[in-house]
Amino acid sequence: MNIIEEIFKALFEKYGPQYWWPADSPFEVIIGAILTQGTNWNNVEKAINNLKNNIDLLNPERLYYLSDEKLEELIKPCGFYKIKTKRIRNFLNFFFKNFDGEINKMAKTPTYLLREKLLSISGLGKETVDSILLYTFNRPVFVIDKYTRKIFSCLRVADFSLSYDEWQNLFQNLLFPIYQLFNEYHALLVVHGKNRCRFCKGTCFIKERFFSEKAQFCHKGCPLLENKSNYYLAT
DNA sequence: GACCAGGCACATC
DNA sequence: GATGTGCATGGT
Repeated sequence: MNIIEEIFKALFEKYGPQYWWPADSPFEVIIGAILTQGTNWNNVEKAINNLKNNIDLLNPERLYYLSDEKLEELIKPCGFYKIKTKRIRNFLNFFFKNFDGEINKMAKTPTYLLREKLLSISGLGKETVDSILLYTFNRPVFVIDKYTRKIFSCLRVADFSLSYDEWQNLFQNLLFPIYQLFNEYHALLVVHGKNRCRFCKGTCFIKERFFSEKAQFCHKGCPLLENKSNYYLAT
């Protein structure tokens, strides 16, 4: 096992299976992925509940025909609500134009092509698109988020400031491309990341277990090494 | 009251 | 290509 696999094993043993994504339908995953951009999940849940409690608006048709004003009002609790309304609208327009608003039709598109198409929608960046590919369509695409970078740069596995693609290649080159593995791994990183300050202030169990080091940083942003050769996996 | 949260597009250098 | 900024609410 390589270090990336070892760390997965450690996280899984500590936190157990996460059963992600926390949503009742593939469509809800997509809307949730947009709503969670730069936002605490607790706030996203409030917005999602607002949508669900209003004649089940987490339905492609009903959301498509909802006014922007009403959508803004309902998703307000999760912040950035005007720009997120635009982004959801951009996605819905794409979704109905290309796939008649049907997830099953969209699911027939090959991964690479679907990724390109989704990335062409204004407001959907790499993390959002990869979350959709992995958690809506079960494609083995590794999602890179801030937690991933913070945790692995803290562990001195790689430099926080590497590009999205470099981070993604690191994981995709060192893991078997099995969507269940990618699903669980990303979920575990988020769970660990949310607990991270508590763990890393005093001790980080991953760090102690694999690197025989006490974690003396984190909390406010993991200091980075000046010399990249000090990373375990420099890319 | 300060800081942060599962980003992204756009402006500027 | 790197860096800075606006977008906004709610929890700690």
